[in-house]
Amino acid sequence: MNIDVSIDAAGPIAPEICPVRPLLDRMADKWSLLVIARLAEASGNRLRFSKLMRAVGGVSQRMLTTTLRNLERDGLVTREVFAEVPPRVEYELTERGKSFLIPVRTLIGWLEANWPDIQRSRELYDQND
Amino acid sequence: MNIDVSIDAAGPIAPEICPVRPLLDRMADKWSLLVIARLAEASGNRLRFSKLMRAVGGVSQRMLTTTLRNLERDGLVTREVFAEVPPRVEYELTERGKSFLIPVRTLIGWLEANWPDIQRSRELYDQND
DNA sequence: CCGAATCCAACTTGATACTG
DNA sequence: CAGTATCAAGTTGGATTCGG
Repeated sequence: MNIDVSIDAAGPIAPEICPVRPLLDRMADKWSLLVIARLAEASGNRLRFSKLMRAVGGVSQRMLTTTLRNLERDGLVTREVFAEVPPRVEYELTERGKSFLIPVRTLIGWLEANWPDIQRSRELYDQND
Repeated sequence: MNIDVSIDAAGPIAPEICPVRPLLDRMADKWSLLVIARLAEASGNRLRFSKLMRAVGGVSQRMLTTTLRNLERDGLVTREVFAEVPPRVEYELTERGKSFLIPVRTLIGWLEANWPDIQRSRELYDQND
């Protein structure tokens, strides 16, 4: 997604909305949030690849790797490789990654409070037209 | 996205994460958040289609329509059609839609605080390997 | 065990043209 | 003005295979 909302000639963009897209791009993919959640639960906020994969459940190797690379790139997790046989790689939530959980939980709180109503709205909307 | 995280045989799913996906599916699309932001700014949290389209900027008729339908379905906006010539349709943020802005702003706050660091992390990551 | 590479299906979005 | 219809293009995610 490369929408440059900051140079919109048709009108000013809400400053507080504009920079949110990059974050959404990170959160919105299929696995990032689940991965962060799993790491947050783990002791030491740390899991090796295979454990993490089973903890997340349903994720392919490809997508887990991709997701972790992106999270690492953003400084939300660290990646540590151990020179062993068989190889072992551990991922750990950084402080930034942990602090990210706070706003996420706020959002989740809103969802939990509103999700039943939203579902009702959807049913109503779908059955009417 | 139809991942049923609640029946993961490999382990329990964090209850606070599980129901968040439907919300992400709404937030994560390209325009929903911008549309909500534009309506929140407008007087009476209300705009007609054409005004909204120019306010958002860069959105096609097709996507704006789709986005608004989805938001309406979730009870975040209302749609009012006026029997006039030329036709006029106005969209207004509901109370639910307005309350949604609160957690979103929390998230945005985190991003604003962390975005510079994240960008630095990315640059570092990209230039190394 | 971890993950890179390849191929492919599905979904999302955009451009364009047309209508009440 | 406010859509709808159709088609093209880009992006994402899953399956599979292979390598260190």
